[in-house]
Amino acid sequence: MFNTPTASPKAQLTRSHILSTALRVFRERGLEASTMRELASAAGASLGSAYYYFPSKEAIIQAYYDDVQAEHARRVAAALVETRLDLKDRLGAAFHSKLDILQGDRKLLSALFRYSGEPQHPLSVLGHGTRKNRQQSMSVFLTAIGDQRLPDDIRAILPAALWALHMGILLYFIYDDSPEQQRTRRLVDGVLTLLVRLLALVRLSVLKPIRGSLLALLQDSGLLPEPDSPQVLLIQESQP
Amino acid sequence: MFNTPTASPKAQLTRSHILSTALRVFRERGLEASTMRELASAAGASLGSAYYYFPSKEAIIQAYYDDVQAEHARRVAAALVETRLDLKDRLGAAFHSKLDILQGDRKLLSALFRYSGEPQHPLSVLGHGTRKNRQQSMSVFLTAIGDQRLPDDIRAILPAALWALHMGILLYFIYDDSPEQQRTRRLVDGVLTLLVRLLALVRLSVLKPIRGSLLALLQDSGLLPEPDSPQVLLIQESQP
DNA sequence: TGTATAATTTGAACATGTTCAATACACCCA
DNA sequence: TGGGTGTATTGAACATGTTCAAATTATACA
Repeated sequence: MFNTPTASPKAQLTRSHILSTALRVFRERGLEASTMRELASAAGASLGSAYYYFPSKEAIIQAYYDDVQAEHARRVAAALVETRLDLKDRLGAAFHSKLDILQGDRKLLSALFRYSGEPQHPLSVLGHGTRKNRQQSMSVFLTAIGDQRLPDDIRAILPAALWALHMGILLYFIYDDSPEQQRTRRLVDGVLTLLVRLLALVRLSVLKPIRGSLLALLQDSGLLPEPDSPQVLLIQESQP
Repeated sequence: MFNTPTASPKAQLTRSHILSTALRVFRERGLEASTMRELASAAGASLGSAYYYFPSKEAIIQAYYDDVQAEHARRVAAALVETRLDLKDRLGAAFHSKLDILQGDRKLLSALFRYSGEPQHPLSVLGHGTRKNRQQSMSVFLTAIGDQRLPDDIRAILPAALWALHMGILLYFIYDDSPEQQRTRRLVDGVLTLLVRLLALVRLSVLKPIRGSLLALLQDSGLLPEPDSPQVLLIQESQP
């Protein structure tokens, strides 16, 4: 809204100032404990002004998450300039860099899941309003997959599967009270090791028919984004 | 609180009257649109009285979900008296009966996912406060598995895996706008067909080592309930 | 420069979930 | 029957997210 190039530089500045102080307050006091009035006055703005730049309190957190995503894309791209990495390391870079970014902000993360059960809500992680985010996130994973030699059906499934896996990992991360969330790190490594082994096995002829059925099932269910065009995510309309 | 046998019969009655009228209002007007004041007066009670029986608005929905769970257990038990059903049919009964119960109430379902990202919240689907619910739900799936011949590691994983799958299906169900959510029904059938085929293949020697790693990983991550004793769910404390 | 139009800022007002102290009621027992 | 104890009920008061009409400030253009 005000982070687009069309907005005045001043407005962009105000917006980002409100955003950054809000994040500081959130980190200090927690999400619930920080009131919109506090956020506004901490930024030296009025309540109404805060609402001029952000349609809701949750929207502030969503804006934070947009930034996280951009930073994630940057970091993964940076990690992938090293071309000698194998698939596991590339995926590891994708997962771990996300966790690195979010490390101190697990509280902020909780808000992301709040509307996951509400299809109509603009901030639902699975809804229309966040489609762009999912696409971007999947394209990061696609980048990590790179030109790895993989069967076509696996290739079709993998980005969405990795995105779903990554959401699950984030949930685990939120609930992980081990020191510095080392447990989540180990889980990521374990899952990826397993995944890579599975991808090697998946070429076996005994597994071929299952693979086919799986792809068909996911496609029929609309759980895969469309092949090339702007990816549509999660439950697509039934065919007319 | 007041549905325990220790509460006076009158209190239990009042509580269940408030609950049932609240559900009617929720169904008519939606969750957000129904205010606590409306719910109370629709039940002929005062606002304070509603709060005497339910600690929060969400708690009313949670109470509904408790009832759903009890009904689910009943229906699955009833379906399983027919002993000639194979695994797929038994699991199908478990999944479909759940959907049958929830068919008209997808709006109510959304609330269940609202706190999934908040470990401390009593109503988090993944948190401490709902552990009992998860245990019950898993034991329903365990019942459906029955004495099916299965490797031990698979047996250890399956209830939790089915619970997780079922949560995913519920999400799909909420987002499914096909007529009468037929799409979700097809997804269930497809997934179960695939699962049963996979369970047959899993005995192959090529897959054995992967199976072992998977079990170890899930155990290390605390994602499996403990073997027999009162099941602890999702991320358990790290070992001392 | 002066004015019109748009962008931004403001805080009062509102809606609603929740709390709580005060009150009424019911039941038990001497 | 009367009184006492715990149960149940009440609605006013509160906190906070959100809305909005009005006021202010910036920008564009003649």
